[in-house]
Amino acid sequence: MSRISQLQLEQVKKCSATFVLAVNDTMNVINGKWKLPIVGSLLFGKKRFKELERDIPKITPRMLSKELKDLEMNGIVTRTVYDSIPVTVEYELTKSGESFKRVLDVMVEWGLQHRKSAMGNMK
Amino acid sequence: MSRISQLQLEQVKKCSATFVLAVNDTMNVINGKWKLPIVGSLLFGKKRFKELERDIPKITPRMLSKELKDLEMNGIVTRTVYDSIPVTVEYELTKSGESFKRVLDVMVEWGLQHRKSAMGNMK
DNA sequence: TATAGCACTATACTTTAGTATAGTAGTTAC
DNA sequence: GTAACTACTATACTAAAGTATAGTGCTATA
Repeated sequence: MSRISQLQLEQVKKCSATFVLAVNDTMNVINGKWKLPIVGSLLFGKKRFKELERDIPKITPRMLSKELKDLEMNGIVTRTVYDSIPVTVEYELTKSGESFKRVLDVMVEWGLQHRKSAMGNMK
Repeated sequence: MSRISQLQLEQVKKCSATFVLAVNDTMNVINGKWKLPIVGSLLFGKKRFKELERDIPKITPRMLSKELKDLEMNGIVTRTVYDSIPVTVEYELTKSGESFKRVLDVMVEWGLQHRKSAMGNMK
């Protein structure tokens, strides 16, 4: 009936399950309206809360705070509190966070190509 | 005051605006709960509506129909109606849609690496 | 004393996304 | 005639995501 054995099928299943997990992890960095702008801004260097707020138009402090917590939990961003007066807090990408640039790069690349070929199909 | 000229600043802005558009285009393929599963399934070859429904656990026909329309509009998927009896409809990835595999690949790659380094940080 | 800056939090609300359930219109098989 | 298959659509609902607005506790400056 089938060309592949039961064992092979199990292996394929395990493999694709791992892939799904990996893709989901990636999605956690980019889902929602504000995560990509935040990561994008932090790719230019560490920033304070207010700096990010000014960098990202229309974001509310509630959303910024929420998404930063999320990114911190997912190991994308670190939060450092300095006991200066008043306190300053710095947000910085982790190594994983920085390496996300590679993903962004292919997203840009694909997006540009897709735009080009979509234009081609309209003519 | 600043190290770069006004002209240079304008160029940077234009460039980053293009990048934002490109990334947004990419996001349109992957946002929501069901687009990635659909594209993922179609990467294994063209499928009929019911086949996709069976392939993707828990998806409702409403969502499948909606997301397929969305993907069609965005030039990721083509819809072909055959006037057999009863009608059969086939969904297939466009060239752009197929090339999206590259993006998925780096997403998997990054996700796997991120998982590894996150584990490392826990120990 | 008033105003402003920093780094948020709280509450209430609206909007968007997704679900549940049923139904349409055709054909084929029992 | 009734059940099942295909490819959906319609309506009503819930859940999740995001917004608006105000407020906290601190300090520094005018």
